[in-house]
Amino acid sequence: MKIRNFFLPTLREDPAEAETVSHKLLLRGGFIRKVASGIYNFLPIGLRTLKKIENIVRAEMNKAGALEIIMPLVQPAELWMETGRWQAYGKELLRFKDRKNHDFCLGPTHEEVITDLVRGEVKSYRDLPLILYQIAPKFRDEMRPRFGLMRAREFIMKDAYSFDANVEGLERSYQLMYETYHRIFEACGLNFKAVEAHTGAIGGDVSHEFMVLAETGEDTLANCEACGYASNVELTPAISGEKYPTEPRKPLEKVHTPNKKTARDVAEFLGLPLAKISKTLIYITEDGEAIAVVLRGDHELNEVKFEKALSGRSFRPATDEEIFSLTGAHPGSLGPRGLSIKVFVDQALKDFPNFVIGANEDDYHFLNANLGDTFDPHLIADLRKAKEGDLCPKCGNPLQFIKGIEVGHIFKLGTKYSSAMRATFLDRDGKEKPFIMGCYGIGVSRIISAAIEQNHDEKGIIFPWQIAPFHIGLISLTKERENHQEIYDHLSEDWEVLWDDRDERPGVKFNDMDLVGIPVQVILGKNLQERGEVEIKIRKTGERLQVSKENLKDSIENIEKALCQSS
RNA sequence: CGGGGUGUAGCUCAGUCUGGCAGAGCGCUGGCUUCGGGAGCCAGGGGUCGGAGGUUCAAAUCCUCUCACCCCGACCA
Repeated sequence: MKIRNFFLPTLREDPAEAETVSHKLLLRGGFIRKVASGIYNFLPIGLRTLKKIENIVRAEMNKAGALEIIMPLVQPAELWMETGRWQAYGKELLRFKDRKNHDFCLGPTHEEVITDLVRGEVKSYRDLPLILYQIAPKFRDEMRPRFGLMRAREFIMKDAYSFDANVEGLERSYQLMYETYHRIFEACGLNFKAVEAHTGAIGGDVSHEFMVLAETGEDTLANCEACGYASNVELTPAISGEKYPTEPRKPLEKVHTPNKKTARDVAEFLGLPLAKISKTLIYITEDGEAIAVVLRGDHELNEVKFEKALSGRSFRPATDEEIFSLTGAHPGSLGPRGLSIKVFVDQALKDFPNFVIGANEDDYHFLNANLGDTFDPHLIADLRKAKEGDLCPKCGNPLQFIKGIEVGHIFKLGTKYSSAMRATFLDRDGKEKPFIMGCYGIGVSRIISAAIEQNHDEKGIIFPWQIAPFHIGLISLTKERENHQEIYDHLSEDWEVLWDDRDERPGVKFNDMDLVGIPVQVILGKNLQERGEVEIKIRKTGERLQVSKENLKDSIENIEKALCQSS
C-alpha cells in the first residue's frame, strides 16, 4: 500500500480527549476517531489491525471445532424476560422501542439469543457437543466509558457458547477453550496470564480471565512464581504470613481521640502501628439489612468476598445519617461494641490481641479490644483484599501482585440459561435434559489497546509482528521511484508493505512510521544508488543494518523469525 | 449518579478575572528554496467563540438555563 493512496491522518500532538498511552497513540496514529463517548470509527490502519486479531481468533476457534455464526445486535425484550435479565441487567442494557412500540435492546452479550437458537434446532444428545461463536459488535451502555477502545460502549467481541449433554462434556469444552485461548493470545504475540476469576453478571461458578500484563492495567493479579497459581485479586484468599504474639489481654480502656477520623490519624495520635487500629464499615444490603464489617486498619474490604458472605445479596455503603442513627456516632469513631446490627469480622482479627476500636461516640476510641471479650461477631471470615506479603493459597510461598488488562473471560454456565429458557435435548436414556452450557468471550477491539499498553515507547506503538497492520514500512528518501517500486513489488510478494512514497521531509516519514508501530522499516536512501544497499531498522530494538538488495528478503525473514519468537 | 474540569480555526491552545476590531503555533492552498529524524521565506484560505435566553451603547468575556466531552469515584466483559 502506498501512503499516497491510503488514508492515514496522523496527529503531531496528543489529542486533548486522551489520557492513556494507547488511547493517545490510537488517535495520533490514525487508527480510530471518536464519534461519541465510547463509540469510535475504525480507520483503515485500525481496521487492518482489528482484522489481524479477528483472523487469529477465527483460525484458532475453527481449529478447535467451533462454528462461526452471526447473531443480531438488536434483540427482542421477550428473550431477556425469559431469563429475568430484562429486569436484572440494569442500565448497561440499552433498551428502546420499535415503531410498533415493542421493546428491544442492543445486545451486550448473547446468551439469550444463542440459547433460543439452539433450543429450536438441537434435540438430541447425538448433536452434542456444539460450540458456536461470532465475532461481532456488542453494545454496553457503560456508565463511564474510558481510555478509547479499552472500555468502549460499542466494541468488537468474540463470544462463543458451548452446549454439552453433561458436566463431563462441559469440562471438556471448557478445557478446550482454555487451551484455545492460550494459543490465541500466544499467536497475537502478547505477554499474558490466565487467572482464576469472579463470575460477575454472566453467572455460573467457575471462570478464568486472560490478562495482558501491563502496568496500566485496571485489574490486579496475584501470582505465585513458585507453583504457578494465579488469580484476580478480587478472588484471592488472603493468607497472611504474620504470627501474632501471645500477649495477655489487657482491660478495655476508653481514650479521647479528638478529630481523629481515619485509622491512620488514630494510629499516629496514639503512637500505635496502623494494623492495631481496626476500622468498622457499615453497609446496607439490597433488602435493607444493616451490617457492620470490622477490618484491621491496614487492610481493605474485598467486596466480592463480602457479597459471598451475604449469600450474594448486593449492598451499598450506609449514608452518614443512617450510620449515626444505627451507632450514635459519625464515621471515624465507629466500632463493633454494643451494636444491635450484625457484625462481620475479618479473620485477620482472630487471635489479634489488644486492638483499637471506635467507641460509637464521636471523638472516642477503646484501647485493648479483644474478639470474644469486647464483642462477639456473627461471622468471622476472609473478607479483606489480599496484599503484598500474603502467601499463596496453594503452596504457601509469597505472592507477587501485578497489573493486567482483561482481554478474555471463560465461564462454566451450567444450566442457568438452558433451564430458564427450557432449552432441552433428549439424552441417551430418553430423558429430556437442559443443555449444560459454557460461554467464552474475547475483547477483540480491546486487544488492540492492551497490545499498545504493553508494547510502546516514547516514539509510538511497537506492534507484535503477528497483529501489526503492516509488516514492513518502506521509506523512500530519494526520488528514484522506479528502483523503489521494484523493491516495493519484491517485498510485497511475501509481506504486507506500507510504502511512504510521499513528498515529505525525512523526519516526517520516520516519525510517522515509528508512531504507527510497523515492526520492520526498510529505508531507501542514497546508498541504494551508490552501493545497491538499503537500511533495515527494527522498530522494537532500534537496531539498524545495511544490507544489499539481494540479501534484503533473507534478512527480513530472519528478523521476522526473531520477532515472532521473542514475543 | 456524586465530585472536579474543559468547550474559541482541521489539531494544540492563548484571549474570559478587569466587556470595546477574532488571535498564535502546527496543519491546509499557491510559489521559491530546502531534503537522513516533525524545514525556511513570501502570499493565501479557514470561525454560528458548544447551544438558547438575558443584561448592556457594546458580550468569546457578565447572568440564567442547557448540551457535549474529559478526569476521579461508585459499577462492570
